[in-house]
Amino acid sequence: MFSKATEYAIRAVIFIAQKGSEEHKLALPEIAEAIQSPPFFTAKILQKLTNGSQLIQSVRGPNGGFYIRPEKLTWTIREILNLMGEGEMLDKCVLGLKLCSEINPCPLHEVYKPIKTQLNTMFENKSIGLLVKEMEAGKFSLI
Amino acid sequence: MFSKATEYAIRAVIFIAQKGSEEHKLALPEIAEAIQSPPFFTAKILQKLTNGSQLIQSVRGPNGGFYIRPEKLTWTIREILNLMGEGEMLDKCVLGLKLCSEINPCPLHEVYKPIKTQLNTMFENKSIGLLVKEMEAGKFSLI
DNA sequence: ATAAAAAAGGACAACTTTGTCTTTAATTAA
DNA sequence: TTAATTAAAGACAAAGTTGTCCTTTTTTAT
Repeated sequence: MFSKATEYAIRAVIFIAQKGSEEHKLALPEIAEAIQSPPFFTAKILQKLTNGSQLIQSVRGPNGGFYIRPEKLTWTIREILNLMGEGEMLDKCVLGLKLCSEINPCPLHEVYKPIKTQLNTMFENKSIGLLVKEMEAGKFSLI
Repeated sequence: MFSKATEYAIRAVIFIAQKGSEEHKLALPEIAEAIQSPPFFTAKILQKLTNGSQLIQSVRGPNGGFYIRPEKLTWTIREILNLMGEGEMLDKCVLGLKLCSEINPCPLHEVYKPIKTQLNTMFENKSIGLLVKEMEAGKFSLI
């Protein structure tokens, strides 16, 4: 459904939100180990999430690393998808038709419509903070 | 959601099923024109659908082209996805976890489960024949 | 038989994705 | 102030995707 990069991004964000803080930043090797992703590749991905939007904070030097500001916990998976450039997947036609719409539907439009709505709802309702809460309540895995 | 190749594959199959027959085979340029796909690339894709499974029939020479045997009209989109090597997307974890399951769920497992079921149902229920019928009843587009 | 028409098959190129490595810059602790 | 630590940035490479073109093979029509 998503690219490897986006999968790693989501998993990394959840892990950083759960285990990191400004007082206890997480270094790259720890993150990559925790979500089972290639470290250098993960570094590139995290840069995408720090640079413009600052969804994630990063600090260089000893005791540096990554963490997420509390106010960013209201952001949702949808925002991560947008930052990774895969947000449009949730608006697109299943068959890739440029003009697919109510008035010019592809053969799958009607069946797919409610499913697409649910996908959108899922990604827009799952905030990072909520996911962290759920992680702490139940036992979910990131590997 | 799917690769370009798979999108073209689904659209081509629907078009061939609707407009072609053993008596009236469809040539590559006509197919590519109808579904707005790159002709040579489409040729490669159709080979995948003729070679092993013979979901599509192909005949060379004058008046040659592509058509679908009536008994193949019971095949579903799921079969096309399988032939294109994207069938596993419908079984996989949204976050790409290898071991995600009921006993080792990713943080999105519970929400995604019913959606995944609906995706599977959609692709397994939409047979090529049914899609052709629907195309003829309503006005759906492939471009 | 021969020529034309069509798909099959292979080679190739541009681009993207995934992944690795090295160097640079920033920060902290001593 | 210096050395160590950490992310940032850039170069690079392998693999996959998308797309094009050329040659070969098969089939049909004349």
